[in-house]
Order: sequence, then C-alpha cells, then structure tokens
Amino acid sequence: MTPSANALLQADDSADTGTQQIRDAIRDAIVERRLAPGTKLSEADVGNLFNVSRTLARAALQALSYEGLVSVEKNRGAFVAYPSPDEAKQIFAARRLVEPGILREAAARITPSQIQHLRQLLQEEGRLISERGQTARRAEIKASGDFHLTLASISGNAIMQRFMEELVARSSLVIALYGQSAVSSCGHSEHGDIVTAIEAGDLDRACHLMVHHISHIEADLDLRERKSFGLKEAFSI
Amino acid sequence: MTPSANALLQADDSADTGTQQIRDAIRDAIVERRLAPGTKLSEADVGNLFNVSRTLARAALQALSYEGLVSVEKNRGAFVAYPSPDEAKQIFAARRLVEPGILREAAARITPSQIQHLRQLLQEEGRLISERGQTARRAEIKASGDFHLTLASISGNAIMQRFMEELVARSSLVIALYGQSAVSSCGHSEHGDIVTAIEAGDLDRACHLMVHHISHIEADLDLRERKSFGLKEAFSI
DNA sequence: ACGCAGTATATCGTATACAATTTGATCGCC
DNA sequence: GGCGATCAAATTGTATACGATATACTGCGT
Repeated sequence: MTPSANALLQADDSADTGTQQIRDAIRDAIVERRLAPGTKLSEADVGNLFNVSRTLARAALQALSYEGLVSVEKNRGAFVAYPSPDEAKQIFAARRLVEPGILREAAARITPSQIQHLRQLLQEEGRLISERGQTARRAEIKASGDFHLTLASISGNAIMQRFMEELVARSSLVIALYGQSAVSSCGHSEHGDIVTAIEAGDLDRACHLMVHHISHIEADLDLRERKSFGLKEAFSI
Repeated sequence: MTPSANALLQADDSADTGTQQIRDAIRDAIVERRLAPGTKLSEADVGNLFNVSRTLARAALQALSYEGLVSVEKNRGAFVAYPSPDEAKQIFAARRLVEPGILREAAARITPSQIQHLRQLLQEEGRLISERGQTARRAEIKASGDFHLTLASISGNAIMQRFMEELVARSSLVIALYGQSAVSSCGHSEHGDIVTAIEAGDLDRACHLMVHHISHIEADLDLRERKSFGLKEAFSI
C-alpha cells in the first residue's frame, strides 16, 4: 500500500499531538490582537503557559514562523511578527492576485446551501459590528476574515485554502499595526455586494468588487515608511 | 526599536542554525527525484546522515511537512510525500490561478538585464535537454522549475515567490509519480514563447501561453485513480 | 500448515540536561 | 559623572534520556 495513503484523509494528523493546539491558541491570540506585534514569546513562558516542555513550545513557535505570524531570530527568540510596510503591501498584492481566481472557482461550484451559509456569516458579522466591547471587536475581526476563508473553502482547493488562511491571518497583523480607522466595518457591505454579484451570476463584477474591497482595506492603512528612525533622528527632530 | 526590525533584511535567519541546510538538502533530493515518493525518512537515519541529533532531524522533517514535501504520520514517522491524483490536480489548478498574475507583475517591472537572464536560463535548459545521463536529467528538472521561480522573483513579491517555490517543488513530486513521457522537454519551447511574448509587450498572450503551458504539463500525467488496490485485488486480477 | 497471541524491537513523542550566546549589571577607571 | 570591561543571569541551541506506540517476530494451538 502507499505509505501515506490514509494520511491525506484525516486532516488533523499533520503535526505532533500536543503542538497543534498550542499553535492554534497562539495564532488565535495573534489574529484576535490579544498579542501585539513585537511581543516576545519566550520558549519557557510558552511552555509554562501550556504546561508542556520547551520542546513543544519551540515546535509551535517554529510552525508559526512558517506562517509568517511569528519571527524567530537566531539566539534571540521568537516575537509576534512585526510586518514592515513593504511586507504589508506584498500581502495585499498577493490577495488581489489570488482572491479573484479563488472567487471564480468558488462561484463555479457554489451550491444554494453554501450561499445560504455565506449570507448567514454576513448577518452574524453585521450583528457583531453593532455590538460593543472588546470581545465583540475580536469576534468581528475573525468574522470578517471568515468570509474570505469560506470562499476559499468553497473553491475546493485545499492548497489555495491554506494559503488564504496565511494571508488572512497576516492581514490581521498588518491592520493591527497600521490600521487607522478603528472602524473596520467599512468592508462589511462590500462582502454583501460580492455575494449578491455571485448570486446574480455576474462573475466579472464579483471579481471587480473583490479587488476593490481588498484595496479599500489597504487604503485604510497608514503605510508610510516610518523608517524606524535610525534612532538618531528619533530625538533630533 | 522594533524587535524584529533587522530580521527582515537578513534572509537566512528564519530557522535554527543547523536545520536549514538539512531541510534544503532533503528538499533538493526530493525535487531532483533522488528520493522517491513514499520513501521513509526516519528521524534517526536523517540525524545520522547529517551528524546531528534527532532533535534537528525532526525539526527539518517538520519544516518539510509544512511545505507539503514530506508527510508525517503520528507515531509512524515521516515519508516523502505521495500526492494523490486529487492533490496533483489542486497543485496545477493553483499554478494556473497564480502564475498569470505573477507573470503580469513580473512583466510590469522586468528590466532588460532580467530578460537577458531569463534567456540565459532558457539556453542552459536547452543544453541540458540535449545532454544524456542522470545528472543532466536532474539538472534539467531544476532548470525547468527555475524558469517559473525566476519569474516569481522578478515579480518582487516575496510572499508569492515563496508560494511558487512550494508549488514548483510539489509539482516535481507529482511528475515523478504520475509522469508518462520521460521527455519533460516538451515544455521547453513554451518557456521561450512566453519570454518572447513578454518582450513583445503582449501580456495577454504571455498569460495565455502560461496557462496552456501548465495545462500541457498536467496533460502529460496519468492521473487516473489508482485505488491503491485493497491488496486483495492486487493479486486476484 | 495456518492463524492467533504474546513478546521483542524499533521508532516516535516528550521531557530534561548541558553547552553556547546574548543581555543586563556591577565594578573600576578616566 | 560618564564610559568601558568583565562578569552574572537569562535565554536559546543541541543533545541525550525515558516513556509510549506501532510493527515484526516467535511460538503455540488447532
């Protein structure tokens, strides 16, 4: 038999037993912005927090570094990633590049029940926007990304789906760093417009809306080169 | 100062000191098809081979599993990935989805010297095709992928570049498994056509050629569902 | 001879231990 | 008082050790 024949079926076996949940927990914390960019994540601390040894903590941090959410610096440790403005631009450029294609794929195979599901997500998202409080804010962040991830999931391509998960997560980091208007809700109505266009079968319009939607998110950032002030000018000015 | 300010500049610090070269060595071996799909990669063997402990061997294998080149099965070990036909289709679908966009980006910023470099790659590729022997074959495989990777590099988007590296590497695995015509050279002239189209400024044509090129590679595969023969029928037939 | 049970071995999962490097502090000196 | 060197603490890099799990073998019974 092929050695990894069944491995592809069970989706949750890809990593060590205990590492996965640590990785997920930290990722959630980063994406929901409970962990600020630049925060140090020492192996010992992470291990103690989850009651595991440094071995597993380290593995989780390494895994997150492959996703671009954590940056590990040799002999210095791991930190919540601090994407540069240039990196931020690349993330959104990547999204503009792939999301229209994903959208087309998704639209081609979408079922009525999946459209229903999307509308449901949108409604939930709208509800969260009207609510107040930190937890609602966090849930809103996640819901906003879930719209894009659901489309990727509908597209049926697991590889693109994983890639989108990475891009959405990293987008959250970028918004946390460079976002201006605390109101991230501006994109909500655009989500609805996209679904409407899909339903109407107007794919070109849907893609067009998607690209603009992504650009709108990016436009709401302040990506001017804060040249980290050579530290000399930081006080000379 | 931002904690990871300089980390983004030095490109080679992303992982542990010793893990990186092991990872690269194994990846090269897989991509060049010296390691067949399904081959077991025990942690102890890998460690001994590179004179490091299981700790580093394991880290390298984990890293490769994130790239999709190695599949680790819990309590069973790591194997060179054995992509299913469905997975293979997704890989090529992903390439059709992203490569036209990358091509457009690349064409927009390409310089004459970079075109020169591409032509040089093509020439080298052609030379390898005419040569005989295993080493030439391996070099040809790498050269064929390098064309696509160089384009990604020219596009200037590091994220898409990394994604393409993953896709090209996995493509090599798929071709090793399902390729029919030993002659992978069929795609060579298409590379040249694409460069010509770029030079002529005909982006639409270049993208069109790229999509067809990818489809041609895929068409040369035999992706029929070999249902891994339950082992009963394997001999009853 | 075939199948099954139990054991034996090999390999992985995780924790701990030790070496190397960095960071921050203390002390002396200018 | 400010500046530099040396040393101590903390943290990471790597190796080893031990427990758990799966696979292979052996011997028994039918």
